[in-house]
Amino acid sequence: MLNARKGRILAAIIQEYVHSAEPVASEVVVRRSGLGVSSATVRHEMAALEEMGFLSQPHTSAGRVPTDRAYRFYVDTLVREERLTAEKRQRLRRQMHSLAEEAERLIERAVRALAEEIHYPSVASTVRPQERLFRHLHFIPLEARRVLGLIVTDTGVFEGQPMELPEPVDPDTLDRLSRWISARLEGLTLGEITRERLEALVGEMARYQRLLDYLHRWMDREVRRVAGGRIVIEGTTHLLEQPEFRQLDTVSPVLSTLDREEDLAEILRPVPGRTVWVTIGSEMPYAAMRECSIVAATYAVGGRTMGTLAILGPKRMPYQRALPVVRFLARHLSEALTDLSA
Amino acid sequence: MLNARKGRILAAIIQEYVHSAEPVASEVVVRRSGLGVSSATVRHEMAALEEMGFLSQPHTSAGRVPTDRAYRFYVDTLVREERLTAEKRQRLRRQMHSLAEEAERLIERAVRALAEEIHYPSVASTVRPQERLFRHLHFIPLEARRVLGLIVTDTGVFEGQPMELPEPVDPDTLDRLSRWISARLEGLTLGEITRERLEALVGEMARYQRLLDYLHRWMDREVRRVAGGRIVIEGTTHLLEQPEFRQLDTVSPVLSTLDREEDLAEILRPVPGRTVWVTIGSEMPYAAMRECSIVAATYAVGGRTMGTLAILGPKRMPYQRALPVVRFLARHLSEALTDLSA
DNA sequence: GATTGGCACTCGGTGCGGTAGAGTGCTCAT
DNA sequence: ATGAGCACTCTACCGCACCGAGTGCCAATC
Repeated sequence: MLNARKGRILAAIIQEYVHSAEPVASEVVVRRSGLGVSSATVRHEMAALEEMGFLSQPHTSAGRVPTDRAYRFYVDTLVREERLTAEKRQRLRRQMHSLAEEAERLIERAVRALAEEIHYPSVASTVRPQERLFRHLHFIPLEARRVLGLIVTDTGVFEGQPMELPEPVDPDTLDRLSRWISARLEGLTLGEITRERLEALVGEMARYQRLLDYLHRWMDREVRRVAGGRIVIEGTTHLLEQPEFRQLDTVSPVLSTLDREEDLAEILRPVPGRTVWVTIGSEMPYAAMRECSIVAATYAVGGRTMGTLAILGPKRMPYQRALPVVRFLARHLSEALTDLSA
Repeated sequence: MLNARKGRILAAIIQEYVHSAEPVASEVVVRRSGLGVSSATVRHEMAALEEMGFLSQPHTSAGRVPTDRAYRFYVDTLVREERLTAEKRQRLRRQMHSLAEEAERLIERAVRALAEEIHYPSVASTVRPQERLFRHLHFIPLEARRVLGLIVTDTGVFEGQPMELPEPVDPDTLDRLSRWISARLEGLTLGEITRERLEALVGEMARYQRLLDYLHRWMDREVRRVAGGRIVIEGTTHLLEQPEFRQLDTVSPVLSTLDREEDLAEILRPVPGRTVWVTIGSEMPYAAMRECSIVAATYAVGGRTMGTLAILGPKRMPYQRALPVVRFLARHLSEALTDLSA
């Protein structure tokens, strides 16, 4: 598609632009690319690249800026991902584990580590409740007639709202009841625990109707609440450090999108068949994000995809740095979560 | 301190400035205040008010802008809080309760309702872990040798990290153990459950050393983790709608502060002896916030202050609207939380 | 003595032309 | 095909004049 020299020139322009955020001049390419040719020659090539849709000029007599297509091409075929040094791996790992912690907090840690490493906003969508695996149900007596429900899943605990019972139920009965229910639901995903299935249980145990009703309503609510699961986000303000986001008209829509969890969940939706991917500018589902790119990776527990970890930045992202870090942290997160749930 | 006319003029200037965000001219005051005097007279008064430190001019021949001192005076003596209409109360109440929910979520709701009502960023600091009351401890068997710890407090549940036991412990023993411990710790705040107290328990029950160690480390961690408790924040981007935050140099430090939980916790720290208060510009503990004000209120459960609910905006805030809404939501939140924990 | 109309003065915002500099495209020689 | 040279284009920047908003002050009036 592109001969070797055009490729090198394009890569040089992208790399230069990534760190200068200014249109790149032919002269600069000569200096940076190390091709032994003059700027005039580079200008020829650049004109050709523009013709092909890889570069554009903000105005005649300005340098060139890469198009979305150029980034796409760069990411797909030109990038040479930096190798993470052993020390860096070590540091990232330490940052994630500075305390041994349960699922939610591990994810928060991963996001924070990512944001601090690359200095862009970082996000993770956590497990969608529907996909979590039911492990146990517990009814915890608070007082004689007040009970708190807890659902333990493979990746954490759902806590219900305390419930007021019409009459006292003794702790042992509660205990037997929760074991009984747990045995029948274990191994299902929360999404599979439907109204029908719960109603079937009620049939078998009409006596404890009240408790089952409670469980019922509570699960309906939890499971449906946020279609995309929870969102963790860190380092939003790094965006403001970037020159293209120095005018408010540009940042403002992006920040608003980051504020809206549903939209973020959509943006982070995994691309089927990939564990690491890049979404560039116009490929974003929202117009508000068309000045941005994300580098994203799914994380999984025991082979089941549980969510997405991603970094968000301007289209001129340091892809070759971001890719390996995101990949590493997502993989490491998967391992840590799998250990937890083992 | 100020005669009646000066007061009316000052109030008019503040109100006008709150919604125009532009220096206020004498002519405008005449039109707005309804005092039957000419602009020249008002100019005299304005000069006097400037002399007294209540007004300032961005430059000679510009209108006047209120100083921090003016806002302070306005808030302390001049504001007439708007009365909330019955419908508005009803709406706020509904927004908070659109689902019956447990503590954490009630707080989130309150913050969201506030942000949507006033259109400024809203925050709440939730309960500091130290101040929560220990209710019960539960050990939940996951598998034969894996146990999950839960601490039920007056306002929610703390979930530990699953623990690996050296040898299987049967559920009944776990159960007795947790009841035994619970009985000894009930009624203490988490902050009062010190290393010493736990070590005393270990002494009594050397056999289950391992479980107690776990509890021990876990509580140390939880209780110390975030000095200021959790922070909930909503609607940050409303800030960008305000003219004074249209230049990035002004917003950027504010947004960064909002990103840092510790700083926010500091800003929201209750003022002793007050349930509702206003912090204006230079009164803020951080220089980064000196273009902002907050209107804040504490919420409480059963008389114990549990956290702060607040709205954050430019110094020219619609205080007379914000005050009653914040007060109402905080009070209502207190009631809802008290109901929950009753 | 307080109030007011009138007026000169100040100062920021806007629009305009002129200039400097960066970077290109093109041409012609190699 | 490459490269040196040059004319051309466009932006960013500067200084300038002008306009209008709003004040401060003063002299006249109630």
